[in-house]
Amino acid sequence: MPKAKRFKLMETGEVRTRFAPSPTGLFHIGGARTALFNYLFAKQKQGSFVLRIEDTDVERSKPEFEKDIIASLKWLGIEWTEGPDINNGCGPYRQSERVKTYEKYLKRLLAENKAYYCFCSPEELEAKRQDQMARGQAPKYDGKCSSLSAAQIKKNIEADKKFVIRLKIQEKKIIFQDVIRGKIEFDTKLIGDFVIAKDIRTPLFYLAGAIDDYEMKISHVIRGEEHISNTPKQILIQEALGFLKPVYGHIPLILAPDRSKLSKRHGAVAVMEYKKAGYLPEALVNFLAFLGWNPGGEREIFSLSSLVKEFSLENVQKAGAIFNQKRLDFINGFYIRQKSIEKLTEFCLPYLIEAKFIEPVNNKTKVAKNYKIIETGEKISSSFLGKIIGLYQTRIKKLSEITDFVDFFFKKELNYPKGLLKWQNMDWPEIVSILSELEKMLSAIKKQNWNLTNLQNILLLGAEKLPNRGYLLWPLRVALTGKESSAGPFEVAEILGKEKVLQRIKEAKEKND
RNA sequence: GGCCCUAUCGUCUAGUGGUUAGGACAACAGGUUUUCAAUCUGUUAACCAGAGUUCGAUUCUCUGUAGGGUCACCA
Repeated sequence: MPKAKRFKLMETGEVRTRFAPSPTGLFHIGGARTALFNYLFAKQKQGSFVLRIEDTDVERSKPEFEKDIIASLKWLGIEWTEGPDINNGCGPYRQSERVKTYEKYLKRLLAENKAYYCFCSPEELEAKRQDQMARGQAPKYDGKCSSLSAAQIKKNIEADKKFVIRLKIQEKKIIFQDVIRGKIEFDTKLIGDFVIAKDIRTPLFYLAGAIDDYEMKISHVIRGEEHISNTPKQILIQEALGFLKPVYGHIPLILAPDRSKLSKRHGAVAVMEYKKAGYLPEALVNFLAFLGWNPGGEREIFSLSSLVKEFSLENVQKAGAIFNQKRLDFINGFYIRQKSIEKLTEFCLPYLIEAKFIEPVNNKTKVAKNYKIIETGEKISSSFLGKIIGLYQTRIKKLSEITDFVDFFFKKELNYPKGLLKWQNMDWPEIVSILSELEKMLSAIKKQNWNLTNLQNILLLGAEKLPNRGYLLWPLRVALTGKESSAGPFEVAEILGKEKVLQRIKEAKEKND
C-alpha cells in the first residue's frame, strides 16, 4: 500500500504510549523492540511512556521476571516516565495491584447485562471446540449460559459451581485504522462471547488491558502483530464500557531464519543473554530499531537519541523481519571499535576474571586498578590490560570473544602443535635456526630499548635476508602466541616483555610432538 | 480448517506509472598484510505468479500462490 494512503496520525492531545509485558519469562528481544518503538515514539512527541506490568496470571507471573524486564530495559537505556517505580497519577502500574479497578468495571458490565456468568466446564467447551473445528467452522462459544435466569445463577454460585465471566457481544463489523497497516476489519460473529474474567477479582488480559489503557489515558497502543486479532475483542470491551479508543499500531514480528516467530527454540532470545555474550546496548538498540523500520536514507548507525529524532511509525514495515545475527555482530563490532581503550577494558575485565586469567588485587572499589595473573602470580595494572585488549579491538565482534584471543598473555606455558611454527615449506632445522637467529637479535636489545619501534626495525631488518618476511615473522608470532592467527608479533612482543619473549622462543625450539 | 496480516537481492531494506531498481549485512575476488581482523576496491545477487487498467506496470486493481499470526478459564 502506498504510504500516502496510510492512515494519518492523529496529533491531538498528549501522546502516551505504554509497554505492557507480563513477567512470565525472561525478557526477550521481541519485547525489547516493542518497548523501544513505544519509547521512541513517545519521546519524540514529548509524550509519556508508561511501563505496566501485566501480572494477572498469578500462576505464571514471577517477581524475578519483573526484575529481569526492568534490568533489561535499563541496560538498553529505554526509560519510562511512569511505571511500578514511578507513580505519576495513573498507578499502580502493576495489574495485580489494580484488582479493585477491574472489579468496579466488571460489576458494571454484569449489572448492565453486558457480561454474564458462564458455568460450562472446560471439558464441555473443549469438546464443542473440537467439533466446530472438525466441521471447518470458527470455534466460538455458543452462548449457552447467556440466557440463565438470575435465580439459576444465584443457585449455581451458592452451590459453589465454578464459573467464568463472558462478554455478551453483538454481531457486527469491527473496523479500526491501524497506523501501520491501514484499515483492518473483523466480523464479530466469528468471535463469540469470550471470557473476560475468571471471577470478579481476576480479569483476563483483554479486560485488564482495555481498562488500563483507558485509565492510563494511553493514546497509542503500539504492540506486536500477534495482537491484531485481539484488537477487536478489546474494542468490544471499550464499546461496552464507553471508553475512548486509542490509536493502534501493530508492528511486524521478529522472525527466526525459518520465518516462524522467533522463540527460545531458535537460540538466545533473552536480552540479558545478549548482555552476557558481550553485546553493547547501543548496538542492540541500533540493530533492533532497524528490524522493521528505517528512516529512508542510507545512514544505518544511529544512537538512541538520534533514533528519537528520526523515528516515525509511518516508516514501520508491515512484513516480519528475520533476526540476522551476522548483522548484529557487524553492528556490535562497529560500536566496539568506537570505544575508548579505557571503556573497552572496563567492559572486557569481567570476562577475563570469569575466565580465571586474572583477579583483582585490592578489590575494594567497583573497578579495581590492579590485578594479578592467576597462573603466574604477576601483578599488572588495568592500563597494562588495556594494551592487551587494545590489540584486539578491531578483532572482536562481541566482548566475550576477548578471552579466546588474549589467553596466551596469561598462561605460563603455551600448548600448540609443533607443526604450527612452520611457514610455507620450511623444515624443522630451518625453523630452529630461525628461532635461534631471533633469540640472538632479541637478546641484543637492551631492556630499556624494548619498544614497538625498535622491535619492528630490528626484526624487519633481520627479515630482509629471507625470501619473505613470513620466514621470520610467522615462527616468531606462533612462538609467542601459540596461535594460527593473532595480533602482530611486534605488538605482542612489546607487551609480553623481553624475558617472556625469549622464554617462549626457547620453548618453541624445544618442542617435540 | 475459519479469520486476519504479509510479499523488492540469501538477509535487513530504499525507491518509482517510464530508473543502468539504490544502500547495508553476508558471500566471493582483489589491494594492503607474517597470520587473523580492521581498512580500501570490485563482483555475484531481487521486484512471487497470472489476468486486468494503461502507450507503458515492479509500482494501481483483481485472482491465485506462498509465508506468517491467531482461534485459551496465557499475555
